[in-house]
Amino acid sequence: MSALADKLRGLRRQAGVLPPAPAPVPTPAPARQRPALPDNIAQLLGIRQRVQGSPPRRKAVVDPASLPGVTIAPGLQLCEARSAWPPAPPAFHAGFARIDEVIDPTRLFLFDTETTGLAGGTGTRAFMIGVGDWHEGGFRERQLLITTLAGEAAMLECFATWLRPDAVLVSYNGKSYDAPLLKTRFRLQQRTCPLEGLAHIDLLHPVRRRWRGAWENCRLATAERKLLQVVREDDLPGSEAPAAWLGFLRGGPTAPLHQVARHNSQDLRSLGGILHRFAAHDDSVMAP
DNA sequence: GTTCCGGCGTACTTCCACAG
DNA sequence: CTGTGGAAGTACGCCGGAAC
Repeated sequence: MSALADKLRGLRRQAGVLPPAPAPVPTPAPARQRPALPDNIAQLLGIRQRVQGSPPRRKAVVDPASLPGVTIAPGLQLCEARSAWPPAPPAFHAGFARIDEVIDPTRLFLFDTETTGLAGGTGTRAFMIGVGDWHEGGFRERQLLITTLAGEAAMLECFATWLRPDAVLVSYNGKSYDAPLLKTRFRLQQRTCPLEGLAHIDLLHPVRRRWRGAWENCRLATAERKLLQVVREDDLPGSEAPAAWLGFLRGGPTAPLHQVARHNSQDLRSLGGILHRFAAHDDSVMAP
């Protein structure tokens, strides 16, 4: 037993865990005092703990006017915009997406998320959901951005109210990425996912079927450049979006959030443009 | 009648590309 | 880095026709 105990003590020392008190001395515990964390755990949580002796960290004050959009709930911003481009597609048969149905454009619900990473699973969350549709003669974009972790529930709630029961989802790789991610977030909020059971046009696959081999790859950025002649200027690469938001959460500037919003907005409009090309069935353009 | 072979459809597996 | 859809490849069963 002693050898095992010694080994355990050694392992604890290596891990930096303080040995437990040698004997349970029955001293009256100070009222409601939080137990001290082992050093290594405290280090891991350092981001949330104040360095001893340092002045109390002041809560970062964010000027709401510096954030994108308007505040519609605690920790939740809404940005709305309208544009003439992309034009609304005509009613079209969605055979190109292997959906044997004629789709009325008013049912189309384009969406794209910005997330904290690509790792997937429950650790990744969407901090922005962008939605596009054709409404009252123009292309409408609505973006939900959470500015606190607690804002997520309100964001999902709001997003769910936007979905018509007959909506046809449109995304780029959304069947594999955005939709499962949102489903997980809804599940964690103990809510039924409103995306469940809806038709879904994932444009990645029609694009691949048509231009695989002809283009260097079939990423959205490539598709928008080849098909729509979109050249992004001052665009924040998608891979930098997580850092932009996490940086803001840690008290960083709000400017990168505007860049993320612009990036997401361009994704939505490109999605609309590519969909229009497929829906309009312009063979001269669709040819490789 | 039996065997062999090719064509076809289905089921399954593997691999790749894409999302921030 | 992860999860997913879909393309591509492979295996298998079934069927019909030809050859013996």
